[in-house]
Amino acid sequence: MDGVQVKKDAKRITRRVPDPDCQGAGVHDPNQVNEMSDLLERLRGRGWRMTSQRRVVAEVLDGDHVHLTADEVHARAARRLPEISRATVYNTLGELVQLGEVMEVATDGRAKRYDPNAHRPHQHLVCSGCGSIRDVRPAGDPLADLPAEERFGFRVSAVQVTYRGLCPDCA
Amino acid sequence: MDGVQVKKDAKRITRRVPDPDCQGAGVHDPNQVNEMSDLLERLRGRGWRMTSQRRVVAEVLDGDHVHLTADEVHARAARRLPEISRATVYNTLGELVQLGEVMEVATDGRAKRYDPNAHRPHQHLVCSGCGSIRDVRPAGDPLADLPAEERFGFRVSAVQVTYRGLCPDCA
DNA sequence: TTCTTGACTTGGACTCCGTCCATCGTAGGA
DNA sequence: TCCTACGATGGACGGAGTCCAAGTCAAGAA
Repeated sequence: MDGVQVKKDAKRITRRVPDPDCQGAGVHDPNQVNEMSDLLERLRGRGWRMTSQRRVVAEVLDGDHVHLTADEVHARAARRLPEISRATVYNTLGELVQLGEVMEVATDGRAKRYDPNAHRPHQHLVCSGCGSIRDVRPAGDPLADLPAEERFGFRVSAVQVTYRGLCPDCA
Repeated sequence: MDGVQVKKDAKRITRRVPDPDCQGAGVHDPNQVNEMSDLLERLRGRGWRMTSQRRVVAEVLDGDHVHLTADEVHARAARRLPEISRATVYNTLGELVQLGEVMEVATDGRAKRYDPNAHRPHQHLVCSGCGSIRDVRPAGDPLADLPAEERFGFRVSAVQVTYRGLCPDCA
């Protein structure tokens, strides 16, 4: 039973370690730093208790055109905060989605992806080959394209458009 | 080890039993019967070996505005062919999708849904409350809404539009 | 009608994704 | 500094889907 105690002792490492390949998360870009602190400020303003885990998850997600799965977020977060748990990542992602700071993207693959670009309306372009995702902004308003007689009494509030094709690398 | 033999003996029941509540699958509608035999003919024409399992899966899916999960397809198929396995249902659905006879619909829920209305281009309207799905036909062509400069070199071949809202019952 | 054979079916093991829960730790206010 | 409610943890759990070896059968040939 001593093993259990050892495990418990090892459990609460909340000191952050430097991320070995922290690229693309955007924290080195001065604009991104501002956006990042904006996000953290907004979260704090909404009564979020600012723990190291939540900060790391928010930082991992922050950046342009990043569409990570929950597992990828967990892996990246764990580079900086090795003891962070999967459950915490799922909880935090769920909260960020509820707060409207992050969008859930259901592509055809099995895992949902999380898109931090939630404040600008946009749609997605998915490569059928490699699964990569780009944010795109189609002309026109797809919601307006649905005439009343095609709504069947539904109160329609949102529309999600996913374009599919092959990216330049896969084509 | 006798149990194993008994199980094996019971395994190959391929005689169909009447479906206790076979409504909505459309086989009682004369037009549907025609569509159904059309579908079976097409499949046979494509070299499909016509097994009772495949026939039952195709029949279950056939019908207007039916959007079942794989498990629901399995449950309905099992009413007529009690020994049909989950793996066979998944295989058959996958083949029907590959042949273009059925569309996969990824809603927000975890399970994919299967839409036999694959020959007429349409989009989907999903109720955020109960998860029900309707086929709809928006005006305009959403593919044409994506300008070249927003395609990032992708060879775009398809677009999937999902409208979300509350159905009359949930609103 | 019988035989042959390769495509199909089966059940169970397995993986992946996500949720739940009891327990423990700690951020932030008093 | 102390308290405590909120948050983190890991492990169990469940749903969805895939894989595989072994057994079965549809359909063509004789």
